Amino acid sequence: MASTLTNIDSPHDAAESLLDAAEAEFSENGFHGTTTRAIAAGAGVNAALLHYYFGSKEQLFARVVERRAAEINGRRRALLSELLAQTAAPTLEALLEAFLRPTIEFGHDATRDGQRYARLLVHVAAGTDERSRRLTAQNYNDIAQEFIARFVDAVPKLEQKDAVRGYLFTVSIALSLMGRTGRAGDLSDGACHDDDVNQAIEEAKIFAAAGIRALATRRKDD
Amino acid sequence: MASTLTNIDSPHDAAESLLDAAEAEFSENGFHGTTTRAIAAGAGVNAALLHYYFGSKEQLFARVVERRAAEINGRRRALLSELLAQTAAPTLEALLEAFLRPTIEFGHDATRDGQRYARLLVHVAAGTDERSRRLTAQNYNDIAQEFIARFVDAVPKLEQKDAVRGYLFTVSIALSLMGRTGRAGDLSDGACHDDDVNQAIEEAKIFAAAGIRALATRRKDD
DNA sequence: GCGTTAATTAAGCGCATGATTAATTTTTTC
DNA sequence: GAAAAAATTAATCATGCGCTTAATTAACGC
Repeated sequence: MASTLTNIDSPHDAAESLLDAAEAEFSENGFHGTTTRAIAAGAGVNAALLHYYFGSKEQLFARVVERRAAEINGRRRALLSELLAQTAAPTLEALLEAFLRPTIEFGHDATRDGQRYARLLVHVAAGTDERSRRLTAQNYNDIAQEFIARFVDAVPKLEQKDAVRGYLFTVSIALSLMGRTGRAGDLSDGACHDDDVNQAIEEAKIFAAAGIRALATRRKDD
Repeated sequence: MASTLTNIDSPHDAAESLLDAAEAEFSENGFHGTTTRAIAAGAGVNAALLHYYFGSKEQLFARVVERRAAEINGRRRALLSELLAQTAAPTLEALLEAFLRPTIEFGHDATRDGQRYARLLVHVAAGTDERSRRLTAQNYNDIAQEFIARFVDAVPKLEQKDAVRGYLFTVSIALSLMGRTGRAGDLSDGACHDDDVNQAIEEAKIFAAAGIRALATRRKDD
């Protein structure tokens, strides 16, 4: 039985099936809560192939994170390039749009993949353990520096350290939208929810832009 | 079966040692990454006592979270009461102070294992898994509703759903400060760090207050 | 076709896991 | 001070873990 259910047309080989299944499992149960056997079963693949292709559970996890980070950051850079082609001095709102839309939009993707990526990202970006910190730095420090520099250019009186703080706050509110745990609905009897992508992005932009500007204009005499 | 009569007023050394050791282990490695044996070893106690006192690893985890949540939310309510005794209509900044200071301050307190509590809180409050969502709702929904109601009172034109969103964003930026992963220092060559408690609280207040006010005053005709 | 390599498989190794048991020590109670 | 209850112990269970191995099958260059 060469191929059971996987169509031969799509380049969905064992390694990619493992990546997909790993993303699903890791995003639901975290690194330690996920077993290599569950990943292999989810991929419909022999358990030994996981180590054959990726060496270890640890390396597979890193690959899963890298794959999506490259995709998202690529889209961020594309939007940023478009923006800079239009105007040499984009507004803070436009920068936040380019930064936030790829993640939040992808996280709200109707296909189950979006939700999986979103929760995996929350797991890694919010995690305080050594592995999460390492992967976050490796995959997101460059893009962070690019946008932080643009924030400084776009907002008068915004110092570097305030731009860093504002960036980190912005990331954290984006993560809170991407988790989609239903807590907003719980706290508002359904009046506030996370279903509308554009509204979510808009709210994050409004909040983050006002916050960053406030960091720039606060009194500096303390 | 489970210790029905073991009321916790008596100085149960072993039980409390287990709670402390569990907090340390869980905060460092998460639920799945922590072993009951490591907890028992950290507490200097026989491994079977964990199940004797708490029934299961799961219930112990819940107790660890509850213990600190009760402490923090108690301090929040005390500060809120003080505030309301002074003025019937406190400002948003004053409300944010009462809400943020207990957590952020406790998270920065090295002498009381604040770092451990902080990371445990990040783990639970940012987690998207079912256990994290359940514990967050159980331990923080009441305090959330109390402050959300005050936000609505304090900010003109702030609708309930925007207050909920603003509250959740505020929590997320507080969590990003509490994790203390050192990322701020990495991104700024040390210029931006998480060491100064009062500065951290101030930055969170400035950012959150501006963000919430911006949510209230945005055009509602879209 | 053959030889070589890559891909895949079933089986299992060594060990750690959460939890349980039954026996023993300590504490409480009267 | 003995009986009862609570606390603590060592030993162990059944299971699942990440990972490895050795053998088998499929793919490819020539």
